[in-house]
Amino acid sequence: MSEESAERTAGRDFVRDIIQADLDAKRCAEVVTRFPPEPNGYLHIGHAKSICLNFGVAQEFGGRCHLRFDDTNPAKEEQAYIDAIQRDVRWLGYDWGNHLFHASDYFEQLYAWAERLIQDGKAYVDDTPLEQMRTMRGTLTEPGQASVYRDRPVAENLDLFRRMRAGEFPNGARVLRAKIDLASGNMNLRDPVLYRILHVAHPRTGTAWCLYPTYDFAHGQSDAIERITHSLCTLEFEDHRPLYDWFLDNLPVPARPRQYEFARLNLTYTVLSKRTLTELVRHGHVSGWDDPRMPTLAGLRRRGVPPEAVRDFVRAIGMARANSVVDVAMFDHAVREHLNKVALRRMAVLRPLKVVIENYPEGQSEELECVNNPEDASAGTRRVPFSRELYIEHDDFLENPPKKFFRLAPGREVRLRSAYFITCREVIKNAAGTVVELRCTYDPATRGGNAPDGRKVQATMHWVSARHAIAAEVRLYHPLFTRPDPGATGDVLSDLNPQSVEALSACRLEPALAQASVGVAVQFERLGYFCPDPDSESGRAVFNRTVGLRDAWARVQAAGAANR
RNA sequence: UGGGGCGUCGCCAAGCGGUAAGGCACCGGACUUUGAAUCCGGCAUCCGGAGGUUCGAAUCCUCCCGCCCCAACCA
Repeated sequence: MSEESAERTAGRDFVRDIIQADLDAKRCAEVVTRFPPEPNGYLHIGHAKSICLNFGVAQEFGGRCHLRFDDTNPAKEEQAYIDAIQRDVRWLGYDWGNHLFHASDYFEQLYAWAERLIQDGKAYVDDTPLEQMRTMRGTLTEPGQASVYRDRPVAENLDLFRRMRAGEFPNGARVLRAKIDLASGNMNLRDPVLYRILHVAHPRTGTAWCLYPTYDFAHGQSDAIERITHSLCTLEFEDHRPLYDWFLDNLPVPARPRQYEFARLNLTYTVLSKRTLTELVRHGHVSGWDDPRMPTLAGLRRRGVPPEAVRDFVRAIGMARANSVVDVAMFDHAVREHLNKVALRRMAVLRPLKVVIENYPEGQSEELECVNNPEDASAGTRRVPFSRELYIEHDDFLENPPKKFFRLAPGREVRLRSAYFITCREVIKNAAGTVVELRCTYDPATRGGNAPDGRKVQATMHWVSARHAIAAEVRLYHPLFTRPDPGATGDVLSDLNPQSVEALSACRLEPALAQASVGVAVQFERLGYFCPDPDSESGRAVFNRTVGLRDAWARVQAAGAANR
């Protein structure tokens, strides 16, 4: 493939192809999309796919994207969610300008259109009880039955509908239905409900209404009012498209939007059902919507995932119509790829093992220059204190090292990153036989990490000066679920991972980490990316692991264990 | 058994009649003051299956198989 054609297909998908064709054929003069969340929960990584699509496409084609709250069911919606959603969309990097709308902005117009349908004989008030209406709708293979109210005179329908609005009837007493086709193979066309009575206050319209339009009756017309050209939604709404079109065909709407569907995102080891996520929060299985283990944008943000990585990920998974489950490793890859380029390097010891440098003068210390980011020279350097007593990672020492272990062991010499070569001279254990301290010697000639005589070491390890280190708790996160397909064989909650968070409380960090900003990930060299959590207090830092570094040694060990 | 969709490498995903892109994962190897990053190499004679049309098919036709969605006064 030529470079030019590779360029042309890059970032292309069926949605963009459709839009390009519409533009070329002059079916529309500009591109207007919308992201239409229902404010009944927090946005998650699956929504990010839709947000990036809608806002991304608008940007690419020089159009605009509206943020519209689909707030037609006040029983489930809250102002707190409206606020959180706006915060999260902005965090992801998108701006709706002054195009912030709500389906509730159109309640009066929608109501007028409903009366219009009644007047045209295309809608009727039905008094059939909920249960009965359900059975009368028929089944997938049998047609529905007509309600006895289906042929109510227009005047009676109008009168009843107006009295419904006036609040004369209790919840559920009556609904307004479209008169379409009770025998349709598409259940959505079997006289769908347009309005239901709900004596519930609405976050925006308060008590102005006691009947509310359904999603179907609100969505397409809202699109038309806003002159949306391409209404992009997920596959499960495909069956609703004929109804979407029916309303636009039967109402004097100002524009003719078109709906297109794409496959929603699924991720291994992850649940993206709002119902389940809400349950996790309500029942305290996580600390909140922004728990770093949650796939919500708020959770990812708290974990230290940068918005660029989320956007990169969405670009990488593509846009298609086939149901699929993306390997969460792809997401981790996008996070590492971005953080590798921008994150500052720091040293932190998670499981400290004390090291005393016997030939380093007591009471002395010095500062060593360390590179902040080898991938970015402009990030500069910093000075890190070194002294007689240090901490190294407990995992970096083995008294009886196996063949492929390159790190510290009795008698072995390794490099302390940006500092000196040290050699392990003695191992000190406690009564239980646990290694609690190493006595080492250093070679003063290797300052900075290079031996003048050219001798090599097999490992370079991170370290921290005991006297200068700051104490911290570091939280390591593991998948919230134990199965790649949570809930596949029963209750989702039974697949919850009881060890999804591992808090290490005795961690020691290099002093520069005191300046780290909440939510901004830095790399703890050789370990992964971490960022300060809002739980941090002065004197007690708390860091979250955003994602670990790839770990070839861990894989060698795993392979060894598997062969045994 | 009704209606609507979808099936290309372990996972995503290009491809639109001219002889299977790319990414992730995985496996080698180089390099390395992060066992990271980077770099090089490997990884679908085959596109759910079977027929057919054609000089030529993943792409067109037929039949079959499998998976997903729909029977809320949710979205």
